[in-house]
Amino acid sequence: MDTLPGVPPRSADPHLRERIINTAAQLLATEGAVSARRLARELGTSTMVVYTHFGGMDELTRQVMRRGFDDFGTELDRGAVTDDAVADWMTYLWSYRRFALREPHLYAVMFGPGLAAFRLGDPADLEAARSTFVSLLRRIHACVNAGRWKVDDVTTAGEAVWSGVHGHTTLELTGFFGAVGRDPVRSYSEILTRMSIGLGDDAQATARSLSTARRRAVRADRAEAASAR
Amino acid sequence: MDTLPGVPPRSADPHLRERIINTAAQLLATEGAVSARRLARELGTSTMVVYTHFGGMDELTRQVMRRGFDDFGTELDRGAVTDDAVADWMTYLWSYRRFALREPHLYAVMFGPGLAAFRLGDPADLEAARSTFVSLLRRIHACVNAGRWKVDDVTTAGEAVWSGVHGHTTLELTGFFGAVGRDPVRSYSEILTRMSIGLGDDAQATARSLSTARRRAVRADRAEAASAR
DNA sequence: CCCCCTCCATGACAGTGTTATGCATAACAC
DNA sequence: GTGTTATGCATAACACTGTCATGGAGGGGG
Repeated sequence: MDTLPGVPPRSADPHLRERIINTAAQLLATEGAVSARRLARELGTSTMVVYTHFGGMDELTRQVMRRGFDDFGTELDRGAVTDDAVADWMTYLWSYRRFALREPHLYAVMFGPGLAAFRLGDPADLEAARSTFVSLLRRIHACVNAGRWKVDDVTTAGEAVWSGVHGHTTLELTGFFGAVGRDPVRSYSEILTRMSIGLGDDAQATARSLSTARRRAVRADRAEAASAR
Repeated sequence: MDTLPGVPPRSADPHLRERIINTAAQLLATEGAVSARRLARELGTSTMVVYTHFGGMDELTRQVMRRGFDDFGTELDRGAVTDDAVADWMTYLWSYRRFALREPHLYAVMFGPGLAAFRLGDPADLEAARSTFVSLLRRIHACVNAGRWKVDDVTTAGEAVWSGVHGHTTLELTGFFGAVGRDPVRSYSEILTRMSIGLGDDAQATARSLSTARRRAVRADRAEAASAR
């Protein structure tokens, strides 16, 4: 903690900046909160490093968010593109939920008050957040191209879809479904189903795609649980 | 601020408890946050009153939430019941959005981390929150009874609807739509439309109901703006 | 009258983000 | 090698938060 006099006080670690972000992200994930003092204690430094490198906790939080959006985007884009565009779209959204459940605090920061902070942030940060939305729009476009959906404005449809999955996710993260003894998977399936039908798909075709996507999601859940072990 | 010696220190105001809740709700609405010291300054008391009457800020916040849910429920139930059940359902959800936009901080507390606090709270508080949800289920039931929708599990459908409107509301409250230059009304209309169709309604009938509900919503918005003046 | 008991003000403690000060080292100039 | 500048970080403080131990002042019951 306190360096003895004469001991060189840690000469300008060039990776300190990265270490701060990593440690902050880890503290957010494991403890659900990150304070300047807790962070300094973990790093073995003083709280001053946050201010020389980031100017304050807000900017550091935004850097953690930025990294979160990058990871979120790459994880969502891992889903394969098959001949069942609606199933691919559903798989994408099951991955969305999986990420949020695995990183609840990060998700809360990313899509909570943080979104407002992004509004004032530099365009690069805004772009990081929007790229995941654009990725969703691509999946929707595929459903339209496949003739399953009839959508005039893809962006508006994307906003509606996003509202649905985001709303469900925040409710599930607060423990709502557990509190009232309801099944979140069933509720989430209902959103996907009604949305797909509402966007023009046939009810039976949607049901088949849901089965396909659900199978993939269960497999991905198992893979994640196995890798966590 | 500081009472002179000899002045009776305000003998056991029986309405103090109510005043605390009222002032806390007002501070939340006007300043977006309520701290014990800010509250005490506003009341002309010390911070101790919060602890003798509520045991802490958490319980006080829950009381404000409870009142919020009550107001929310009565306001939502003001919507008339006509022969167009889908339009009534949409009107209900336009009222939902209107309340959230008028009381953004209260909404954030009610449906943010507060929902988790309700899980551990007494059943009376949980009931206050659920009663607004039950009110939504009634509207859905009316659509089914009118033959517009085909729903096997009304509760699951209600969860899906709630996820959609709640997700949109939280996104709109963070300023997302304004930041990216999109129209929140159009996005909200899309959610209502796709959901209604997805639940079994005819596309044209849904469009007509949306027009009806939107007309009512605009009128209600004007009435609110007029009463605020 | 006296005692008790409830209510609340005072002041303190631990926590938060933030910042002015100062010092030790690194980098640079000659 | 020496002198100078600049950078990075520790120290300690300020203002703020929720919380609570202490104590006093007043009302109600015996």
